Amino acid sequence: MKPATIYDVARVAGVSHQTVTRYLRGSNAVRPETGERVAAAVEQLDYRPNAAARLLRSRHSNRIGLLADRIDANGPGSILAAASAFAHARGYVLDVVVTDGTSPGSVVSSLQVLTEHQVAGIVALANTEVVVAEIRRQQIGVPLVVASELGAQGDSPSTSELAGIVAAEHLLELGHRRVGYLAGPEMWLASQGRAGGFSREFVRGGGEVAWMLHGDWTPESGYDLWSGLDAEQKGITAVAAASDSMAIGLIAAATDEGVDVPSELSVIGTDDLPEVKYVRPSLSTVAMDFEQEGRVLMDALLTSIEGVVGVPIAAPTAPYVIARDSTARRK
Amino acid sequence: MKPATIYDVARVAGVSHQTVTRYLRGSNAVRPETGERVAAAVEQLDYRPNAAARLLRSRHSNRIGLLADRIDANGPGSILAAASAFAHARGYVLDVVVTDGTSPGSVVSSLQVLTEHQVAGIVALANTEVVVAEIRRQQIGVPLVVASELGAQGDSPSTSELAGIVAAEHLLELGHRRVGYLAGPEMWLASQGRAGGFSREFVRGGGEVAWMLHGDWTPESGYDLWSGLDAEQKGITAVAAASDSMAIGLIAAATDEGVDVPSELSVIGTDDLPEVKYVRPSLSTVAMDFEQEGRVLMDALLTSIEGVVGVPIAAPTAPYVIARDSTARRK
DNA sequence: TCCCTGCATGTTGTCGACAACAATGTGACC
DNA sequence: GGTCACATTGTTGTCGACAACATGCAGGGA
Repeated sequence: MKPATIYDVARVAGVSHQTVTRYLRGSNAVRPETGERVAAAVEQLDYRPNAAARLLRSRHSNRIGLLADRIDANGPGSILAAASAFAHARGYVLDVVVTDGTSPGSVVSSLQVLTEHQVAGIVALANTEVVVAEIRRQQIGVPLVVASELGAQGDSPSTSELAGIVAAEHLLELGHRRVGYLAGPEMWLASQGRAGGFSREFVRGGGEVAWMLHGDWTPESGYDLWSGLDAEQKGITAVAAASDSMAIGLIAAATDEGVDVPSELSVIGTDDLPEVKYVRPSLSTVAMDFEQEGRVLMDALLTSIEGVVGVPIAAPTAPYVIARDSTARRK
Repeated sequence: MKPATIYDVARVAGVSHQTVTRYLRGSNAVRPETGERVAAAVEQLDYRPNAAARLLRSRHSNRIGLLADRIDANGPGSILAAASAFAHARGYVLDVVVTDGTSPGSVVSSLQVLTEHQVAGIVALANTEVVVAEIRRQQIGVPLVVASELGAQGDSPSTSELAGIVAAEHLLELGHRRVGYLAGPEMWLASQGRAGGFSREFVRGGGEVAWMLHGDWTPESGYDLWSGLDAEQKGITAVAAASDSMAIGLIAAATDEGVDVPSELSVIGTDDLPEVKYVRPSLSTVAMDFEQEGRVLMDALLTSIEGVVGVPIAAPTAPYVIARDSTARRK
């Protein structure tokens, strides 16, 4: 029971195979009644074009490679979901390859796999500078969009930086002047962006970042980092964390020591995980629209593949603060 | 700068293109010195096989279709990440299509896209019975593995059921006899499994499930459902929830009403989100190994594609209870 | 010496689609 | 009526790999 080909369709419809192609691609002229005969044959045979044959001849693939590590995390997962839906709507399929983000060799082999599969373009959700550099070094010959670099054109700050900036504004407004910053891993671009945006803005607003420490996004790291601080370091009035997870861990550590949040210590996270509204105290946080980010990424890539500007997609919405109970005015 | 083909390699190596193929496929005899010449040519030209041409002729693709909705959620995300890594290690690439799980039409079109792309097999992370039925109805002609059905062969309970069962055991051990159950959406298979496993086991152990209500996995739904209970319904001593998110929402609602967790109400969740160890009270929960689930899925599919039994993968680890502070012995 | 066998390698055909070019028919216009 | 332009349809070639068949050459046995 082999699938039908255009030749089968042509035979049933009583036309040449080329007429079938013309009808299917919709471009060149086919007489309406001829078209109807072809349509009937397609229907009858349940014809589906063979993507491999089409690709071999025309070299136009409709597959997009997506390179990522850690798609199980909140942000990347949402981005992926949105990107896939967007690609699907435009007739593309996503080839997802999850790399071991720590080894450049893994990135190289993943890129090779994707190019062998003739992807029309590649979206890289690269988390670290090393990976980005490795990707750039490869000559892949197809359009490439790197997530972390998007939106950072020219002088305008990236989404990550904006996330840091609004967190700083929030703490400044509440009167905090001496704070700590709990960053993500040093190598992560998102982490660098948020940390950089925060400290620049906080200092610009007249505050002092007493310390900046790097966790690994997990609540464990937030807990341990707070526990390891000395008395002087704990003498701040607020902490901003680069992820809600770390913020929750830090709050747990502080609470375990008898430090009250928010009366003695304000804490703001980043990500707006669905749960953090319901933990107690509910967590103030910086929300971002990851799905929009995914759509923007795909739109940028498809535009560069197809060479035409499609229906323009709105720019990524700016991150914004959701003030809840874990941050309070400095006493 | 077109990529090299086997003909280019053959010319450089001074052999016929067929010899190149033979060397590359490694099967038929090629004299060692001939092989070396070919290898050198491959290296020099940076030759990469054209997957489309290979597929067109041989009909053996090394792409796996993955159909999913809601990959941004915790479980599916982890499953996807592990499945992708596993597939990659075995030389396959994952084509990911995210469907709108609520509409059968979307499922049909997604399946069509995948079959057009000549995937060698399909993994479906289908959440609802409707979607599973729709998938089964399609004649796709390639091996298919549906996540929710895995491990439920014969009499042995599925992973979802086991998750419900161990939660029931935990509450029974703590002396609870009259409890509520906060299930996921009625249509979700994982939800049905967990709920069914829980109530069967709890009743079998001499307890009574006073009510069973359906949320939508979100903390909001947990909060709202508890708030909407009448006094009699609140007269239970424990609640089991089908997700940690709903459990957290429910705890927030109870706490807001002045009900103390765990002294007046024990709550156990499901999933073991990384954060729930650090919320206060820390959440007792049922942990599952989603990544192993992803590996098992891929292994099952690849086995059925390749027809041979590979290195056997351990069965999914059974879900187990992590007892923390949100559950206590019944007073 | 001759023929047969088996190994190593070369030649031609094929997968299914699209591209380029060729051929037919129709009506308009002179 | 003849010519031309255009609309419509058909024929042949091509993409890059693998498959099937064909060839050449060496060694072994008669």
